[in-house]
Amino acid sequence: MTESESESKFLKSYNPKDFDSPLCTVDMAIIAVEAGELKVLLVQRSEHPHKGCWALPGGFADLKRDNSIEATAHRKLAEKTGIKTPYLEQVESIGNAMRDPRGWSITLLYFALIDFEALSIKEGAVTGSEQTQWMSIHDALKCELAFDHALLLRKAINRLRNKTRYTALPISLMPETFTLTELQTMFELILGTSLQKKSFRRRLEASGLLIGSGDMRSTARRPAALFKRSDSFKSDHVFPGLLDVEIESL
Amino acid sequence: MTESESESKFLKSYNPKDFDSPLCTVDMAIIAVEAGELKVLLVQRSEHPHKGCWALPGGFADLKRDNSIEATAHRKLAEKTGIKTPYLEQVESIGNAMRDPRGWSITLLYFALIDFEALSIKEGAVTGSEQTQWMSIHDALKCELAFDHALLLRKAINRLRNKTRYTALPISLMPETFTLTELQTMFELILGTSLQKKSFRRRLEASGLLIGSGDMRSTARRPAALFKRSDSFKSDHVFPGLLDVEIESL
DNA sequence: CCAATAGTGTCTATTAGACAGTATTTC
DNA sequence: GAAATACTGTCTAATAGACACTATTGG
Repeated sequence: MTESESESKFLKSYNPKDFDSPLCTVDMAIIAVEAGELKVLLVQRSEHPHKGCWALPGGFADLKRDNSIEATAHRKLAEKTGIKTPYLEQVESIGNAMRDPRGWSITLLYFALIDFEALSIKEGAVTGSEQTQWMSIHDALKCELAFDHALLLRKAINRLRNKTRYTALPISLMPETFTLTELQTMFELILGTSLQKKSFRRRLEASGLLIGSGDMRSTARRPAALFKRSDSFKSDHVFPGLLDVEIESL
Repeated sequence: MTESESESKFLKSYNPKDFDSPLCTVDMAIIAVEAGELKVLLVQRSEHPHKGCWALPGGFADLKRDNSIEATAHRKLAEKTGIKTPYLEQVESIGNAMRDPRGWSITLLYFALIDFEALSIKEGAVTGSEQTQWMSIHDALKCELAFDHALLLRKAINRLRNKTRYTALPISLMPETFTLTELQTMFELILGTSLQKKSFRRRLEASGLLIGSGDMRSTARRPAALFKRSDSFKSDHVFPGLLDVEIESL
């Protein structure tokens, strides 16, 4: 018997269910800004365990439909928000015997940043019999989420905050066009501090990530130039230096 | 029936094996420096699939013995190297339908940095009937590792290189005491470039991570001061600025 | 003209790069 | 003293912080 015959014979008799395997899920911290607050999308669990509790959206990978875990994450996101091209990043995987009463369980945590205005499914939507809600990060961390989802949410927010110090990531939370002041306000909201206007504008100018749209936002006072993402835009662009900001770790 | 009775009834009738679940493994890129080269610990697979191929050490979590995936990673590391307190960091999780011929599979990738001299199990050890080997990173990336392990190794090395630009991580690869020149050589080995001696010493001095051991290394020429980790040492200390170095992404 | 917001000029502080210069050892 | 390696002095370059200043709008 050749090696390859031996291998295919082995594979034929192999049944993954013969082994103890952890439960394996994908969970998502889907983040947007609405009404001047950082919010996260929560789902009310319609099944045990933790029935009735608010939780991060997520669930088991559908091995028949999803070719990869990113595909699972994209599918979940599209189901909940209708958005197909978000900023999506894997944060971390947490696995242990205690986090789920059904037994040893692993979750792959992703976070997604979306422009709230681009949502096709908004407030209070009911998807597949599950109630969903946008809750402020602050409230969500206090409100006893299901499983260890408070921990997961903290990990996602910490990642967002850290990356906001040296990347252009928050631009993913902005609409098509926006003013520099609006963008700075978004950075400040995430970091929880105020930033120097000059420094902020300098680094964006130097990055070449944005380009003037030609239009102005006319308000009660002096109008501000509107910008949009340039051709070379990448949301994980790394600026040359760090923003010098304390981050309170959640 | 109360909610909690309802939940415990649900849990009693719940069987994880009723659901399709991916195979779930932990894989480790265990890295050390020997003979002036970055090396990775490889294991020759004694079973199908990819029998006979070199692979990153790893395997299924033992749900009975391991309380968490970090525990699994630590256990695997101790089994292969005898080392209990390495630098250990989760890199990423990769999951898809193609990476393992047995079916949909997820791996949680860790990387560990160890001081080669501290190894209790060295060259050519046979652990549990498996042959192991320290191979240079360069060779390992060329030699057709099992599964997608070449990809995993690239991800681990890229992470190590990136972090070497702004953290003190390579110190985890050093013995108890060492000279600054030896440490700089370690950084240069990882980054694949030479560094400015003055800049290098300045940032270490300012960090307070190291403290003179009092001894000197006596060589053929002027002796060099020996340093050791100070009380405030943390291997993931972040320096204030980046080393200005191109990194060729593997 | 005033209030308010948009946007700029410019000085300082910090930190890395460059590289030449000094120090200490063995032979 | 020569060779080699350890270590330092110091100038430049890049980039963020601070903050006052000018510009442009509506009323």
